[in-house]
Amino acid sequence: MFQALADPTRRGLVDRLTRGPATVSELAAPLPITLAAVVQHLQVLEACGLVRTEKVGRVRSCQVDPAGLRAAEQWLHERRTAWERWLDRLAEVLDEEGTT
Amino acid sequence: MFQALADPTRRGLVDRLTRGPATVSELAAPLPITLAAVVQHLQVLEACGLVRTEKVGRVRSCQVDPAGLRAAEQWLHERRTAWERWLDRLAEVLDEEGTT
DNA sequence: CTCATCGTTAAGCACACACTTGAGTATTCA
DNA sequence: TGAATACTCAAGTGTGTGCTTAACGATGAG
Repeated sequence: MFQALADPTRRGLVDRLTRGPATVSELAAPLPITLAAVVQHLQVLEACGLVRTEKVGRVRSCQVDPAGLRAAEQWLHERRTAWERWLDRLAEVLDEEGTT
Repeated sequence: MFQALADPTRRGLVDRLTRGPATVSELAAPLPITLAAVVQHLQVLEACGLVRTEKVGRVRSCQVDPAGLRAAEQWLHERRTAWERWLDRLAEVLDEEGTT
């Protein structure tokens, strides 16, 4: 999941898709890479639940899956708040020692 | 930054550090890899602002930098909410069409 | 001073990853 | 039906990444 977001091209694709759904060709058009490469990136994004795609006729339309983003967001949030709680506890202990 | 979080070992290090600061040796102890490898991971984490370290004597102590985690968290949050706003606008338009 | 401890650095290796090319499939349109 | 469109798939290539080993530097203990 973070593996998927590690690549700047894939983050760009996610970014583009948050501004509305798009087809594979539309996603590939502004990029300096092959359409095949874009398809591979989309496979990675879909495999880890960041993007959902659906094929209608010969066109595949793609959109963001907010659940995926939320999962990554939550991981970071948990770690960050856990550490901030640790700092708070530390402050408490220091206060006690100061007043003792 | 997401690049740094892409590696499971590095996510493990962050996870460990959220439970309190630790030295390089302490971080390396439970891991099946060399101390040198851990040092390299820490360099990556520090370079992108996820971890802060300080050398006291011959011991280096490491702790999480919450600002780094918050930055990544925010990127995801912005993308997710942007997409959810898009969905809301879509719902509005559909409602209007339905009532027209 | 000597020696163990804790970390640092460099070199090298194996594998993974992003990308391309080229050929192929399925769908739409004239 | 024939041609164009919109992907899809497989194979190959070059670069990056994670890891190890090995040699080294710096600090603290006896």
